[in-house]
Amino acid sequence: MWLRPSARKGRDAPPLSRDRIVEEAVTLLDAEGADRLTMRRLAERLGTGSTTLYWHVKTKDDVLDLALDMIFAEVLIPAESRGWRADITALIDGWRAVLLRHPWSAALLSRPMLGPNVLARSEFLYATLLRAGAVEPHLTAAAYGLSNYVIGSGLMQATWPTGAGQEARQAAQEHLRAHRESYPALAAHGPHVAEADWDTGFALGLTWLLDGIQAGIAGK
Amino acid sequence: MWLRPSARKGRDAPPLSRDRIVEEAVTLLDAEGADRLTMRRLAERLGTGSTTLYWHVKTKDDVLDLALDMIFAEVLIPAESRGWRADITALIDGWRAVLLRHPWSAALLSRPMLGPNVLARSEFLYATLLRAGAVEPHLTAAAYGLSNYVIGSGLMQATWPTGAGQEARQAAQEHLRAHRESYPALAAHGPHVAEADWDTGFALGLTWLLDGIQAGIAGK
DNA sequence: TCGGTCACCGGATCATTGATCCAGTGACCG
DNA sequence: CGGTCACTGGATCAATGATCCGGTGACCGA
Repeated sequence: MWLRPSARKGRDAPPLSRDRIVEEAVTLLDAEGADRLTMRRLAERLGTGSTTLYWHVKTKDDVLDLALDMIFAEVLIPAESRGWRADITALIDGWRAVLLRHPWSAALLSRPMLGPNVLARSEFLYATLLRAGAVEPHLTAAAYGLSNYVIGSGLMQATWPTGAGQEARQAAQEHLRAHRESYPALAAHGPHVAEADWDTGFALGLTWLLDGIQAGIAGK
Repeated sequence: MWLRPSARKGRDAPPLSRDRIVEEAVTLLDAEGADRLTMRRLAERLGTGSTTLYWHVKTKDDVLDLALDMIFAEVLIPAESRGWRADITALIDGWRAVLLRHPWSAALLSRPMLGPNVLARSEFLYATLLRAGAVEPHLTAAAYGLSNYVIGSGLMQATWPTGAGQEARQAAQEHLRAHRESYPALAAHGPHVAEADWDTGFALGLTWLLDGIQAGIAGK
């Protein structure tokens, strides 16, 4: 009784808020991946009981949605314009970097992304394309093409077991080599060969898309 | 005792095999979505105990991996060539159609796809590009660009609450309209406006990618 | 100063689910 | 005919998302 802790549980825990929960969720996701995130583990890290989290958040999915939106804040929106191609390239590159920095996000991409940060990036994309002179149907096609391309790339690369999943990666290569005669082209030129060139490949594809968009604008 | 069922449980159940399990898993996924798939429910549909499934399959994830690979068998690989652009277009369009026909697949795209059906399609893609004359780094960029583009598109469109999720879709539109002043370009030209033109947009983006690939081949 | 409200917290508990233990069971073989 | 072996499933376990309900203390108006 005399020694009853004056403040909260932890040493200096700031007073638990929705933001703090999401923040901790992101670091937990970064550290251990999507399937290791449970409400109990999250609560423990925050120095509270798992029940308490439900006061600030309705369901676990909410935490995931919020975490997903939070990392999109890291994608910085070009302040001053250097031309639409440069602006869009910067945005898309930043977007991709975030997806790769938080590989768990790939698994969450299948839920509707309507958070403010995501919307702000989409807004910038649309606005830039409009300013560049894009009109329908090229406008929508451009916006979607670019988004889909980044998302697909991020998903693909985050999925592919590089770095961390050494044994899984080994297994995959082994798998391909074992079926070499079934997939000759794949075995000879597949992802495991030119493995480090994700960046080059991504940049090339992006160029193609931008060229197509530019041609569409000019030709209109 | 006298009336002991001669065959198995159900009327005419064929003798439960891994294939039958996966097949039923796909129809269950099609009918109710990814989160309604549990081993118990799956077993019940098959007229067996849930335990039995584990004799044919190691984990639930195996079922998901197998189901994902199974639907890729629906993507038909062009038998005789009509030129590399046409061939690739056919493959990619088929691929996209499958992703949209089985929306649950979007959520599973984040796991490594190494099943035979997936690999066979990748093989065809690489082989076609090689035959068209693509060389590195354009080869990898092309293969990845195309794959990423379909995957992203499928994910995006399957995610976006169309048709089925009426209320969710309404909510999303409402959400955008409510923040109209924050996202002017998005509100004016966003996805909810030109909503039906997924196909056109997809085709346009695909054209851009193919044009870029073609230019890369020619210029080499 | 006092009583009460209310934002916030958490132990106990429930239902669901993936997975395993172990005891069958019957077809087939030598 | 005895035994092996592919196959089945009831009971059970541990983990997890979520809820019930009883605290607790800061603050506020009287």
